[in-house]
Amino acid sequence: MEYAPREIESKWKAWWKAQRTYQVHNHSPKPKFYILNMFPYPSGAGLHVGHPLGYIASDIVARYKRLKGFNVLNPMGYDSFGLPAEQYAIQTGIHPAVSTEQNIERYREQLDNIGFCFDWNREVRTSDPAFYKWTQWIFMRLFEHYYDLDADKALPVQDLAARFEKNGNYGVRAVCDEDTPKISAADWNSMPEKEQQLFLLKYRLTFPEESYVNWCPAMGTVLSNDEVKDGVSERGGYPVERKLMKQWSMRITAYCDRLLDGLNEVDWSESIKEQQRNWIGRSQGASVRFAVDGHEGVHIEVFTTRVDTIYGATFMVLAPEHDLVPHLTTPAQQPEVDTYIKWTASRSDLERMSEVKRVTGANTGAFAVNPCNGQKIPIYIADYVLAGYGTGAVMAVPGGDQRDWNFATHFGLPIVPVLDAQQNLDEAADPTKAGCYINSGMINGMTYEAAVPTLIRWLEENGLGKGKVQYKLRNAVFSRQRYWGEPVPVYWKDEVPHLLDEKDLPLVLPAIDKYLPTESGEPPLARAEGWRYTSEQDNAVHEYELSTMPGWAGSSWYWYRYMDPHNDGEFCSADAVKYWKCVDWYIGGAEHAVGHLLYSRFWNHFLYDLGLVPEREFAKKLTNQGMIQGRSSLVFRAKEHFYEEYLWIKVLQPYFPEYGPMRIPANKAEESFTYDFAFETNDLVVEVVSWKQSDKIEAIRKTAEADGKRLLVLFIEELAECINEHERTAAKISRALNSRDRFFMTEQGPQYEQLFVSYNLTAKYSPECFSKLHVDVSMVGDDVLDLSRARQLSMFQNANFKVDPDGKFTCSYEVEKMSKSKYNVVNPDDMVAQYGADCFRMYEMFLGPVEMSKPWDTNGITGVYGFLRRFWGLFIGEDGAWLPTDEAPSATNCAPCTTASKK
RNA sequence: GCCCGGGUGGUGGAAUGGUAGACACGCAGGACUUAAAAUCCUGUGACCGUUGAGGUCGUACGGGUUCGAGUCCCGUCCCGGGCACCA
Repeated sequence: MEYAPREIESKWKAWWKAQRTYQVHNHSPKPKFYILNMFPYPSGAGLHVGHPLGYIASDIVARYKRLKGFNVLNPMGYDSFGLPAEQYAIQTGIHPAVSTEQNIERYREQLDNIGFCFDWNREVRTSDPAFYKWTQWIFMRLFEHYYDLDADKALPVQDLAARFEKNGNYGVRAVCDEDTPKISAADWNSMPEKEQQLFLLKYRLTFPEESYVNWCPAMGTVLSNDEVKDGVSERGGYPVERKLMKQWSMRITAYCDRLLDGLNEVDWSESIKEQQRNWIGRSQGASVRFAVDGHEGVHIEVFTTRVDTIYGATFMVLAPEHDLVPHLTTPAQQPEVDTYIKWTASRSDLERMSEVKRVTGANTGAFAVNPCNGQKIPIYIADYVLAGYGTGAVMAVPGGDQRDWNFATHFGLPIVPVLDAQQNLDEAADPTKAGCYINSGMINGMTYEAAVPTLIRWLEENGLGKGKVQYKLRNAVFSRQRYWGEPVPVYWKDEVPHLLDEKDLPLVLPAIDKYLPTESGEPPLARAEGWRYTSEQDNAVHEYELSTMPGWAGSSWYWYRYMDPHNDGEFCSADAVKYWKCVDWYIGGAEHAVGHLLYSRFWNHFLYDLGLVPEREFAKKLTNQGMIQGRSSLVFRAKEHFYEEYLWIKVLQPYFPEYGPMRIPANKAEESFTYDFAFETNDLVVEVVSWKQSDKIEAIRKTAEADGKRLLVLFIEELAECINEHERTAAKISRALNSRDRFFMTEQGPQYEQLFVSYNLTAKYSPECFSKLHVDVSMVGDDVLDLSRARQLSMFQNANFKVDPDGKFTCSYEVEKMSKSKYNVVNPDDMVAQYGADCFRMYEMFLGPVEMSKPWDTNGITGVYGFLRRFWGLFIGEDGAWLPTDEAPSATNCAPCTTASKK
């Protein structure tokens, strides 16, 4: 009996369903194993063969582990809030929930087709109120907590308030806003209730804050740092500008150290861990206060990672935006400084990035005093110092830092060596830490290891500075001015945010008439009529927060929901989480390296602090599956240049040797040459042009008349039509040569407008003869285009094809991202229909290591299909009988095996 | 510029420091067929040689360690990804 995958697979799928084979229970004597795929955003395009790669890999592991006696959790769900559904809603008016639901159905069908062992009973959707109720619940817990540095964990804000009441914030070591003042108990107790609440916001782990954000006007929303790449939005590539707005923010910076340390206990790829380390950007150094000469009580604070080089600081540089710049600038330098500030303000981020090497700056005329040796050093401003990083000021050590060196060289400032191991300081800075210090006062003769603690101790004792750790990571903006996201469970009363009563969760998205901002620029939720909160606290009606949560909110904790997906009383029961604990093996794309994976770790650490989850790190092992790239097929469309080359190679040279040498344009840009072709021994000139370009035809006709030349106009459309009939074209030229008429042009309108040339024939022509166009790969087999089907497409209407001698039209190919726009998408449904799910899955695994990116090639699947058929044939006879027996192998049927193994 | 990965036939890719190129695609030849498709068999790194012969060279390039290197070390080049006036 032939291998018939469709029958086999439908039989077993029905069996699994009837038997509930893959239903997973939370109570089992077996050891647990939790394998998880990053859940997909259900896009309208459906799945292509690249998407299921990770699912197939994890499905195999899940089945293997199950056979090995584990209770395996292998769930699937949808990250179903997102911008595309909202954009679609703006265009069509269809509620995002409706289109999302449809997309999910499609995804489900496609996933079912592949035969996964997901327990669909545990499916989650982030846009389901029953799910986002708990996203809101976690948000509320974040609001209610602050990060205590002594306990090194999150603690209730209530306790903090109690401490303020007794001692103010003097004894409190907690993560808070930079500008938080020191207050006494008396200060606190004398504050009105509102002031107290506003003060507490400086500590809460999520809080509204007026700050500069990445505002994307085209999308009408703010974006977080990881959603911005090179000054434009990662999705869509729209420009992003800095704008001051009141936004909810997540105090992820409180967890910097723990996020960094946690990386050491997880089995993730080094590159992902490194990316997270870079993103967190911890630098250990010291902050040092420099007095300003002649300004009593004014000092400039700098952060440096090389406090050991402080004696080599020969000048100081402030960011142009630095607060002190107006106060310090001397009258003489005022014009220069003003001009410079004006100039820097006019430059965009992109300009600044592209001109990194240019040294610019201005002297303020003021002097700072080096606290270690009392030396006066000039203060400059320059835009290589970033206002947003550190204190916006640096002590410049040109001997050790290349940017400082460039600046010093440009402005003729002194460069002083501080280590005897530094070399060639007249050519470049030398950042070495080797050798012993020279020119360095109290640390002369010391090594780096000894010098740093010595200096820091001295600075601390004299109140001039202290050891400090600084991070690049900023707090995460948590508000989006969009509709299709979780509403923030907050109402506003007297400009103070308050949490909803827990029993009012979930706060469900209200209906609105249009999915756009209001005329006054408020977020879409402002359109919801009568959407107000009645608080039981004061029996008054209040405005809700109008922004929604970002895409990463729901995905920052969803793996817990799978453990207990139907629980209405908790995000996940203590029992369930005690059993499943955490994800043993997480699989997903490397593009989530710093977004999802960092925010998730942050939330998990927080939930851990609250004792709600048992593990600090939620994913013990992480595998990043590689992309499956598309193999795009490209067809070559002839451009005008092609017809000229064609005419020369195929017609003029072979048919008119007696008229040579003819002139052809060596270079199209050569203005002196007027005509495409001109016969030397005849007054005929030939022009190749599209019949649509009547202006050009008229112009060339006038030129020819003035030159006394006779003109033959060949339409590229007529050449396209008779591209394989060189004689016909030759005859046309012949007639013109032998005639006395002054002007020749075909009267009849052309049938064809385009010519496509088989790839095999393009090598003879120069590359600029063609434009390459993507053609749908489903019409191409073995790089040969199915012409009868292709002619149906609009791109091939009125097109002629120049085919190979054997009548085939070949395409070239390129490996690139699989996407609709490149027409290279391969649908897993088609593969399953033709070869069966087993074959499809096996081929995906056969392509190469899961972590690697590799191109999809449908041709190759036949090899796996053949293997499966032969394998099936070994066990099932033609009549459907089971072939293997328990008999001992005889010599005859053993012989082939022996031969084979000898080979 | 810095930090991670990589570089092996026409292609995807195999090879605990021990016969490089498994397996598959593609290609070539053959069988079956009126023919094609499908299927099956054989061959397939390059070069030289050939009768049923063997040999030389080959894992980006240049060195090194080793009895032995695709694999380990040093340097160079190239490709992919990430970060980037981050003090």
